[in-house]
Amino acid sequence: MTRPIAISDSANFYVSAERIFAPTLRGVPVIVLSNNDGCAIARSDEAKALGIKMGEPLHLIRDKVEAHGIHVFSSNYALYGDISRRVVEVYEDFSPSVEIYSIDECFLDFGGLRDREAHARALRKEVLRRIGVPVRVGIAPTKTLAKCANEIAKKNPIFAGVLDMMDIRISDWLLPLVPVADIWGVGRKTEAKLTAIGITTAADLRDMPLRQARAIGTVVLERIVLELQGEPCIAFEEVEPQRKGMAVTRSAGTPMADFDTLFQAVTAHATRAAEKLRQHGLVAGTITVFFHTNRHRPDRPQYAGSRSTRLAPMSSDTIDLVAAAKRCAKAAWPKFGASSYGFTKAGVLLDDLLPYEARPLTLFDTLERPTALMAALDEVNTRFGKNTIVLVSEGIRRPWQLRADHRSPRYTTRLSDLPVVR
DNA sequence: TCTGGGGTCCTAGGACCC
DNA sequence: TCTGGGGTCCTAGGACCC
Repeated sequence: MTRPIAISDSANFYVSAERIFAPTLRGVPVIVLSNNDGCAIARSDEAKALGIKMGEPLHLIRDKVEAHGIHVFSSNYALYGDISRRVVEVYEDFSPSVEIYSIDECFLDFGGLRDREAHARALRKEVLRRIGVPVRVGIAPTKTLAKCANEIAKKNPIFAGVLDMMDIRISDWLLPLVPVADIWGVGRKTEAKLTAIGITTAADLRDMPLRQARAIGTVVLERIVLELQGEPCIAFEEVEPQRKGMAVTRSAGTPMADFDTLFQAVTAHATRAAEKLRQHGLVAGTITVFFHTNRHRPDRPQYAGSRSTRLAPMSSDTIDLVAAAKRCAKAAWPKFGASSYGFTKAGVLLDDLLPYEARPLTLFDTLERPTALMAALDEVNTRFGKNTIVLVSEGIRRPWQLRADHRSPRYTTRLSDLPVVR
């Protein structure tokens, strides 16, 4: 028999994380906003019941928020990241092999267990007891089927958060009830194509001819069909694969109208990107800078600029990256009429990443800036707080900085954010 | 008028995920 | 007035090579 794979995911993870520190918000509608307080990206069950959609802009649901007293949080990634790490620690007590799939989902090796369902229920109980967030578990011979089981458990309270679909009779019974759009890897476009030829459920898709699946959705869809049949095509990856690229992109709080302001934002993004590289022990070979106007306002003049350049030698040095980013930003800046544009988003992308030790050395390698400088910078900014030391080209006023009017305290990662009890 | 065949590598864009 | 951010994988087509 194929080895059982479980997927455990947290219900409305960001909302659940906020509720750990605000227990009075259990049972009441809560949403968490995207960066810049733009859209609702997590909703409690109560908020979903009020018709708040995933990704809905806050300014379109303001009335609803006020009428129903929906509690609103800005996103607090420092908190969610830390809670996520703690949840994974519990998972590791329940499985010899854990693959972190996203901030709120892990695949677990559930092989060799006498009673998988009891094990999953014990895991749920322990995560709730130690961390305080509810999770759901789906178990199946393949990742795609496990995701299906998880989805079914999510939608049907009768399963009480755990569904084991290792038995083929269970999936034969349940897959006809799963809409094709709910399958992992089937998005809007593929759903439309499948519906057009009468394939509307997971069971229909499972029974589709492989050749036809490939013709409609390339090998990606063909693999999904095989996975639904119980044949594993998507490997369990316990060790994190070497990542290929890295991005830091942000909307601006207020539109950026001149080069200096844009370059301040680009400096901040490149600085953050360099920090992330160093945290991961990587260097980058290519940097791209992009920026564009507000695409939701076609009535206004539109411009999108983007430029890439090689980093030679490959680097994770803030000063190198900012210098290269400046060249890109200048090259991409509009040649005329610049003052008529308001740039609302800018970003820095890094590609061709390699571990620092594996970077190709150049003839002039010994002339490179010593890494001690960046190490000192990181240490100061860790010990005394973000942005204690920045490049001056980042500016002081930061007019591009985004909004976060409803951010909760970083309870688990900032001592100074803890409430003082007298 | 006629003008090979087969391979690799790279990139841009599409689709999808959370 | 106000619409997120950070990833992955796949394919087609062009450039280039012999």
